[in-house]
Amino acid sequence: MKERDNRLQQIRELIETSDVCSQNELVERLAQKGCVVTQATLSRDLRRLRINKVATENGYRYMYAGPELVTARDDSNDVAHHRAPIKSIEFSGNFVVIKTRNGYATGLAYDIDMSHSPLILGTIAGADTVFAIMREDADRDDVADFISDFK
Amino acid sequence: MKERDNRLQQIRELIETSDVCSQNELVERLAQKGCVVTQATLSRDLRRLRINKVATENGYRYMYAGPELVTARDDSNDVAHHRAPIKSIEFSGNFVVIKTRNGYATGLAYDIDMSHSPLILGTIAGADTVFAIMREDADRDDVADFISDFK
DNA sequence: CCATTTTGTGAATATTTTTGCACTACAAGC
DNA sequence: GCTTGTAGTGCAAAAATATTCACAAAATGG
Repeated sequence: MKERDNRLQQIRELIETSDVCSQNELVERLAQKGCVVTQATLSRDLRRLRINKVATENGYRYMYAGPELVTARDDSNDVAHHRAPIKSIEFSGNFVVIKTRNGYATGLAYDIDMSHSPLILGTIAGADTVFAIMREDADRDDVADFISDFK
Repeated sequence: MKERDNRLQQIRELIETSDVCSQNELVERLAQKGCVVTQATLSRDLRRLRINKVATENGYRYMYAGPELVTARDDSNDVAHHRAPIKSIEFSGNFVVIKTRNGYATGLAYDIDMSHSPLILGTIAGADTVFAIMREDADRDDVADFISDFK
């Protein structure tokens, strides 16, 4: 439905550009922008968008916060032992599928991203798997070597 | 105080090892472990620990989630107004790899999904990267233009 | 088309979370 | 020893949020 899509977009913008502290507040702001909606619907919208109320220094605030972000944080917790996180590297089409020890995928994906290698266009990580997309002209052996370096 | 430090530790463990959906539930679990506390105090403890209730696939769950996760790296800190979330758009095979500012990938992916464009079959998002699969007969320039519109 | 299912919504309500207030325990300074 | 100040807490109430129910609009499938 056009109506709701528009509303969700408005919500995203409001969340990004200002500190919203409660759903009622958001209801009012949306109304000012022409989106009339009840708090009940807003609750559902926010759930859809994975926008949650989170604690900050001084109060509460609505922002994106979801499982995938938390995984990233958990990683940084226990980097105690230096066991290699990479378990396997396999290819399929222009995809690289990297299996890691549980919890390390997000961290590895981040490291790969930060290397800005010309071989890799981007990554997405779960708890123990990284999907990386290779550049079309990249060589698999080169990529495998490159990724293996992240011990 | 010794008492509270111990309790906070118990809370962390419970949060990490099991799905806790409400503060009352947590009160009960803590009681089982010997920590007797009211829900009110728990609310304060969770705030202190930056543990929030976040939306997941099927329901809600308590977990670490906070500003530091989203603003962890580079820029998203001092965003004042309307900076475009999209950083780059690249192609490989039938994939589009879209890099965004940290935290915005999920929202963008959602917006792309909701547009129901005939050009895009589906998306998957991490924290700062969206993978979108193009229809086999879609033109790259068309797709690039289409995605660029999501400012 | 029509019947059926799915989806989006508001109103009211249930549930959950936060907070104001009062009280206690403990600490520091006199 | 007193006073004063500061945390930590429970209780109760307020505030905020999620969900149930009912219904309408839209999609789906004959």
